[in-house]
Amino acid sequence: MDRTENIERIFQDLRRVVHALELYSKDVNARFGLTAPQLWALWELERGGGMTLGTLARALQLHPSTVVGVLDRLVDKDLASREPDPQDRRRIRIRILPKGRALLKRAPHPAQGRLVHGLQAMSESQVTSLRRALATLVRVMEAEDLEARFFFSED
Amino acid sequence: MDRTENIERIFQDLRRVVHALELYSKDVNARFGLTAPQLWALWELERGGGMTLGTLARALQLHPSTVVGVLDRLVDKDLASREPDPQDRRRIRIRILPKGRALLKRAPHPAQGRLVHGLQAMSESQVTSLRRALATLVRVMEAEDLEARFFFSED
DNA sequence: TGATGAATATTGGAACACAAATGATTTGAG
DNA sequence: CTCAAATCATTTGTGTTCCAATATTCATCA
Repeated sequence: MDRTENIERIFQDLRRVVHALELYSKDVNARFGLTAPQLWALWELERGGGMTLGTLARALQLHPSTVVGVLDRLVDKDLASREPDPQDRRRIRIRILPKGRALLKRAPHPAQGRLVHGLQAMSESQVTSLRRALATLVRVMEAEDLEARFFFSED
Repeated sequence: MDRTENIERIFQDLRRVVHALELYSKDVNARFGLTAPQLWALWELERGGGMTLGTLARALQLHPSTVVGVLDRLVDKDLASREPDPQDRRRIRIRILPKGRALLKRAPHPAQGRLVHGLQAMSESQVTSLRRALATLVRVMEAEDLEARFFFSED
């Protein structure tokens, strides 16, 4: 198999992994009434204690405006709360509520599920080589992203 | 590094790869006026000749209802056309238009771009091991997906 | 002090993605 | 041949994601 073909398949497979993750999110939603991003946000809230929207967004690696919507839905379901921060009134204090904590106990580990099962079915050395290869890939892709942003800002 | 940590990092890295692909889609959009899914669809239309919406959806591995919107935008831009199929009037015939063909010549290879550059910066053996690991992962995840669907349909 | 600038959350707009329901058409079984 | 079932594209509704623009609040420094 030549290099081009390798790349072609990797691309297809990445797409399928993403696709499987999305389908998993739908399954979770059907069983627990909240999607994978919502579940993940809840999990970060449990881990991180009281957070602001900004810190939550950074923890999730999402744009703040995205997290607003996710949080809206968590609050609607009484799984989390939004309170004004008395110290800094630009901020809000986000907290997980008892109902959210209870849900976390019976829900799968956030956003993993099927992926974790997939990885667990692989040999230790395969998992390690996947991790190494992905890490390299991410490093190069993110470096390119910086270059691109620099390039465009120079217009 | 233990297994759990490996899995955790793989998950994070996959997320970052997906994120980089999304940002890449925005870049493409800024430069060529169409997003990565649109570009990819156009590329499939060039490859596949006259297609129906269903075959295009299968080629893109997307839900038909998703492709309706993507195609709408391509037609709006005069890059593709929608015609009724005289043989089977349930179907439509989708074709790439000259303007779409011209755009494909100067646009990057669909949906790849940054990912391809990333992979090209890696050694041959790393690319191969990544491909193998991803293929295994996909196989297991999609097998689980089938099981889940079976499980839910048995309710 | 008082104005300017930075930080924070939010809104609005566009695109993508799915499932479920709909309407039109074709196919197939009796 | 006829009517029920399957197929095909689409619409509707929900959710995720980004960016750009906005309002509010805080911090800095002249």
